[in-house]
Amino acid sequence: MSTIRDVARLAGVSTATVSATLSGTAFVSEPLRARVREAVEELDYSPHGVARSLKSGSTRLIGLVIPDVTNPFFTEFVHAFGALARGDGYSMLLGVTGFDAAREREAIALLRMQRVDGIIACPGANADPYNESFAIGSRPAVVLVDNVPVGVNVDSVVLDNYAAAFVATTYLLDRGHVRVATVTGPSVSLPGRERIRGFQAALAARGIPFDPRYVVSGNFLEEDSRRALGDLLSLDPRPSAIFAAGNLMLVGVMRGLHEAGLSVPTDISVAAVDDFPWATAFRPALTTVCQPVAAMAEHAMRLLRARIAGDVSPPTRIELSASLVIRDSVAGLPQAAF
Amino acid sequence: MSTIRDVARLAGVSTATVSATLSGTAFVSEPLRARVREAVEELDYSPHGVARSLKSGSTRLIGLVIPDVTNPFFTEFVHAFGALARGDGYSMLLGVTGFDAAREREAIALLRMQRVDGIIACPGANADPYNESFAIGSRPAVVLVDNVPVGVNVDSVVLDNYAAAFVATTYLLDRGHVRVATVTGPSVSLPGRERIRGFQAALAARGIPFDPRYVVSGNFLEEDSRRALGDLLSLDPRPSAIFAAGNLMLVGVMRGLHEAGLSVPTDISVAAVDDFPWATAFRPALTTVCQPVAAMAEHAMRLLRARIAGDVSPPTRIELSASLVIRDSVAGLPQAAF
DNA sequence: CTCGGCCACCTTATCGTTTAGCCAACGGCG
DNA sequence: CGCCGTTGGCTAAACGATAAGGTGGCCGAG
Repeated sequence: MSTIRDVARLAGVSTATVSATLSGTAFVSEPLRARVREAVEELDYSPHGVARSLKSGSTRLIGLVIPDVTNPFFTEFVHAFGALARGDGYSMLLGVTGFDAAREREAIALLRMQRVDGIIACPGANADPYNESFAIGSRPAVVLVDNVPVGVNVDSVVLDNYAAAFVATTYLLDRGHVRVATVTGPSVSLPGRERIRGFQAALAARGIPFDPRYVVSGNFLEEDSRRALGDLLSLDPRPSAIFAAGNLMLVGVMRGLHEAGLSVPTDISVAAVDDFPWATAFRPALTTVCQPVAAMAEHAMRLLRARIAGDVSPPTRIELSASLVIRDSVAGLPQAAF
Repeated sequence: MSTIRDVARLAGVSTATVSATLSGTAFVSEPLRARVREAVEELDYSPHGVARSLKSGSTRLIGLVIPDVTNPFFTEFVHAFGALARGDGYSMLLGVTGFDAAREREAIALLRMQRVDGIIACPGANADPYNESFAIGSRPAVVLVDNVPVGVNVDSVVLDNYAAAFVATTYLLDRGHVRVATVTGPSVSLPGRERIRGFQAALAARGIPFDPRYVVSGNFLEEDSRRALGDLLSLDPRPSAIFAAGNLMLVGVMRGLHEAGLSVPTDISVAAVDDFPWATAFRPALTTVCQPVAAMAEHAMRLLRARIAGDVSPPTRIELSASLVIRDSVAGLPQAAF
């Protein structure tokens, strides 16, 4: 692999001239520029990014930390954010933590060592990996997305989870359902907490008494949700509608319902927060509340850019609202059901 | 941010001693090691990975280049490969190219500049970005996965696409179907080419004449496939079974069939290569041929490790076989249909 | 005619590590 | 008692690029 000195030698100029030609930071006469370009071509020279980073103090690297790539929400986020990062000339370092605090800590430590310019993190649940070394002025800059542990004081971009759950639940109530149950995520996580809160608030707004047996935890996981659904179905009276507080939990619920021989929406209605690409591939197509993933990525990138540029103003919290996508998984109940 | 010199000063030792303590490359007496550790703790010192890479000549970075994260095959591959890379102490730089040769070239150039230790690439179609600068001895090491453009002479890991298509098609024939059509990918890509070949070979093995009208291109894309399906359905006689040569194309076919009011498998049967997580969520659950994604990732990592370590033996081509997963989207035809 | 300024380029210190090479002290052995 | 190998740590030279500062040559102005 050839260095800038080889190029300089071949072109008969100094390394500074090569550097200036390549980066355009200083004026270089046309003949020299031509010779430099020729030498670069000849040697197939590629600047040593590592050396450049060391000297310049910027790696043009952004770390993206997520719990699970295969979860459609995060897949979509990687997709959206990747495009934005590329557009800004950043490369993306992907860390997958599997909802494990230790791995999260490791990932963060590694990114710190790599001297990435910024980190976008979607915390699993625990605040542990974050509350220590993250503050507004510190490097690398951090923006939290989706889940924000309590006590972590940096920029964040989240869904208005409360409203999302409220809207979904209210839609079920509007269609005449009264016995509405929910499969929720763990309440240590912000979305888990807020979505339960939104669910309960929607019931309360209609004066429907809250029955704790109608709330089971699916841990944001498909398999756990399928199991938890069993408890719900064995209840008497059985719920006529289920609100799933996350996409994977929705899939688990649908699977469990199918196994139980119940058909949607004839026997039981289903709605959820978190849309995903193949919600329309299900039969019936699933009614969900859709997160504005692209907008979340854009806000995250914008906040991060500002921090990287040196902004030290107090943390911003961006809360985006979701939109209800009505499909075919919720049936209307006759008024008699009231 | 504190440097190794700060640590050395605080601990009252030389930088070499700090380095030796941290990396364990040389023996350091217990008292000094303790003082070093203490100083590291005190200063919250994190080694400067960039400087380390510059000096050591290794970045512990692997670039992963894929056309599309949201395609379940690649999502799964990112997931599997990410875990392996992490296990080997590598970080993963993700580049998404959108099947665009120019972006592919850019991604490769960027990774070369970043001086990644190795690259795992899933080429979109074209050989352009690869055939130039990639050869066995060159850096970074490269392993191609999924699609291998002709004329590129490096290690590769691919599915036995021919056999996969053959198996899926033969399954349809076994169930009594004769008018079997296919929605294929572009034949510039290896999987596209080979899967058509396998499809045709399966027909030929049964002495069924090949009708070119029964082959339409879905470009590996959902939307294109949905449209292409229209041509197939307007044929007379209409095919009784469809072989989709990729997961997204399968989804497009299912969507198109649903829109046309055709029910699967009663009116028409469907099989495909490329399994995906929610193939079981469809009604009916989809019969597919499943790629051994985890094994592919393992082989790719193994080959790459060897090349990084300096192996210069001739390129290896690993071809893994797929397995038929029988679900509910294929109906048996009465013998009368023969 | 001379001098200052600017243009176009070169020289060189620097980023933070690693590591080869060096040195002092110490102990064993002839 | 002197020699030498070993042990444990230090000094300093890279790694490859950037950019601050330096240097001729040339031109215009006084």
